[in-house]
Amino acid sequence: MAGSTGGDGQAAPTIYDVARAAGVAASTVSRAFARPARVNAETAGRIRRIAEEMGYRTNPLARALLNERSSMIALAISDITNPYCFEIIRGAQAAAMEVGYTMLLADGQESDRLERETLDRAARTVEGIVLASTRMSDTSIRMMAKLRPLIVLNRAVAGVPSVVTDYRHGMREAVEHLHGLGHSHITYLAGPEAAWSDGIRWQALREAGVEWGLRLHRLGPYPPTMLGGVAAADDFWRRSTSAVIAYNDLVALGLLRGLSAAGVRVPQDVSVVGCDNIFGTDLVTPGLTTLAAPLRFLGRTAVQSLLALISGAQPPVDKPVSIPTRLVVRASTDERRPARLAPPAIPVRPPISTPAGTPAT
Amino acid sequence: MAGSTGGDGQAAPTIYDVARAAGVAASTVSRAFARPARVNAETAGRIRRIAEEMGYRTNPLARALLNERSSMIALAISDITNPYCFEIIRGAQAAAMEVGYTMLLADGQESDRLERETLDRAARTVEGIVLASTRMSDTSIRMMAKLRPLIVLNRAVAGVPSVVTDYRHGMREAVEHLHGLGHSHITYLAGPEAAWSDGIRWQALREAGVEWGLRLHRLGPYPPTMLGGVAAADDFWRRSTSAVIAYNDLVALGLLRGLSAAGVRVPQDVSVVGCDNIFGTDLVTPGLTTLAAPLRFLGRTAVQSLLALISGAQPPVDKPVSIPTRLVVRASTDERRPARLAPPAIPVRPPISTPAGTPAT
DNA sequence: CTGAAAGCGCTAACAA
DNA sequence: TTGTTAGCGCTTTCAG
Repeated sequence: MAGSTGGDGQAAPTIYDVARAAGVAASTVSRAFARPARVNAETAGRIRRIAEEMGYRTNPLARALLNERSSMIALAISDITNPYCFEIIRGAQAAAMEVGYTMLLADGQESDRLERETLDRAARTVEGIVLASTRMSDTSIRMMAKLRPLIVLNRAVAGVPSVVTDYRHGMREAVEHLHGLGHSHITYLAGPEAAWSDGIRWQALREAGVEWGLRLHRLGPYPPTMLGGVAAADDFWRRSTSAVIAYNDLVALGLLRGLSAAGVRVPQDVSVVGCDNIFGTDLVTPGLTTLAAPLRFLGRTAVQSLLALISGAQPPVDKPVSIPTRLVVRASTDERRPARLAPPAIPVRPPISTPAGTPAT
Repeated sequence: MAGSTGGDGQAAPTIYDVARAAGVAASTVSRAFARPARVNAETAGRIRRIAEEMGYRTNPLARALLNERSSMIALAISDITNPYCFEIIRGAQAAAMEVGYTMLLADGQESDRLERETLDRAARTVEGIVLASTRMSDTSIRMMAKLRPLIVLNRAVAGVPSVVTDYRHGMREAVEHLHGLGHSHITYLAGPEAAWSDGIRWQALREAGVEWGLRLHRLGPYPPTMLGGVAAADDFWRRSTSAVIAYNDLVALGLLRGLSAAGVRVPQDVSVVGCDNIFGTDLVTPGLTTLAAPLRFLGRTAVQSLLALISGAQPPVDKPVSIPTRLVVRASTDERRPARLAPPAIPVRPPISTPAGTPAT
């Protein structure tokens, strides 16, 4: 048998088919689904039964054409493979599904152009957009926001409602933690300059530094990847402080690898702190102390805000919804050892390998 | 100003607006975009320019209503937070984007019912479906496949075209590797019984065992998560062999953790092999030896097959497209040490802690 | 090469 | 409570 490969069985029944079978008008069928209260209970029941039998499903496209209610939202992500996104996607998806919405995924593949193109195509189809991580400029975002209800995640754009992580408070906690361990100098490994979250983290860090009387250094920017972290290890080598806070966990993970390859021990020689608490941070040895962003909750909150926006709410466009962080302390941070000021005796600095093999403990 | 929060600026221009502005009929505008060859070159140019100026974008919904060509495909995933999925999603998304398709993400959250519901809703909207990891039964899948062009990933369903990983060959390689290290007994930690990939891996493993003269044991099934792996460590304790192959990397990772907590050394006491090569396998210490599935390529291939199917190709429904694996050897496998037969002297087995801050994937 | 008209499946008005 | 009608924005005939 030729295999019923294609998906084209008999045409799907339309609302008219159901109406005919039930001996009512199409609008009645429509009502039976949308506003059962406005239909004779018995009739409604019969219609629903017949529809069920015929395997009728309302065509969302047709509905949307009329209504602008496609029951779809778009989630824009600049790089799907970043573990940072996974939990956000999950949270967003769950929140959307709960209210019968479908999620359309727009991965910009780290390209501003691709991202806008995708979003442009999707914009007409969806009822709203969540920008979860984006390469787009504030201006582009504002234009997008004019087109469709839109929520930005972890970024503040004037005039556009957003949901952000409370890094200010979180960074203070992280610095307090390091201060408590006896560190007096902290190096910050910066992320992409264009990233709003890099700016806010650095700023929060500096404020916290003042508050706790610590000296801050800044290195970078580095790509927000493990490779970026490995490169950072290379630079950090020169002017190392006893504690580092990395732009995000990937960088911190790469840093751990780079330091380990260079024979620097964590936490004995250096304490390392990451950001986000992504998958993998407690897999590595030592486990990474990190400022945990409630990623799933962020995704969920963003979608819920978006849905509110869609149904006409007027969220504050200049006071982002702020979600608290939690400092997850693992083994990568420890008391400052006075001994460390003399760097480990390594005659020739070994080449720092790209993340191929394993970190040699 | 009250903040232009909602996304409702002036209504988007329709094809009629453009037609009027250009002084032609709507059908001409339509043609100017779809079949420029059939329009006077100059007119076509003018129309396109005007359309551009007005910011006209064709409404995909309206087009789809008429055509059934929504330029959307659905990717169904049973659990988005499983790192196994990330690269698949990425590959699929890239392939879709390349040809101007948008991807709709259907996360079933590990529930058969949710998955079908979501898919059911999406089915009408999309041109085709990729089932990347699914809790659905063969029967449900076949029904789905009747409704829409559909490709299954890493699963063989009679009558439905699929793209699978070549575990048969891969497992042979893994066993050969362990055999080469001097292991003579291998324990397989089974995944969910319903999972096609569990069946195929076990079967491939047994065949390879026969071929290389190794004895196989089977433990489980375990949930395909880190927690499952931790639990497996608990059982494995009893009848440990010198080598283990886990259903997937998450289980292997959990196993590493459980063994480490119990004082069993890897690879000195036990060699561990995982499956898939997900993110994190080279983060852990020791690095996990794993049978790498080309996840991104799988996603890409599945989408490409789907697109072919949509355009009327008749792929073989009973011979899945098979993608080769690659054995990634890291530190978790090593020569069998004769000494290990005497288990490490641990008076009281320490409690095996659950992974603390891990996303319970 | 271009225009007019019909209609995809649905729902919101309005009428009965 | 139910039916009738019109039309969402687009494309595809079919005439011109």
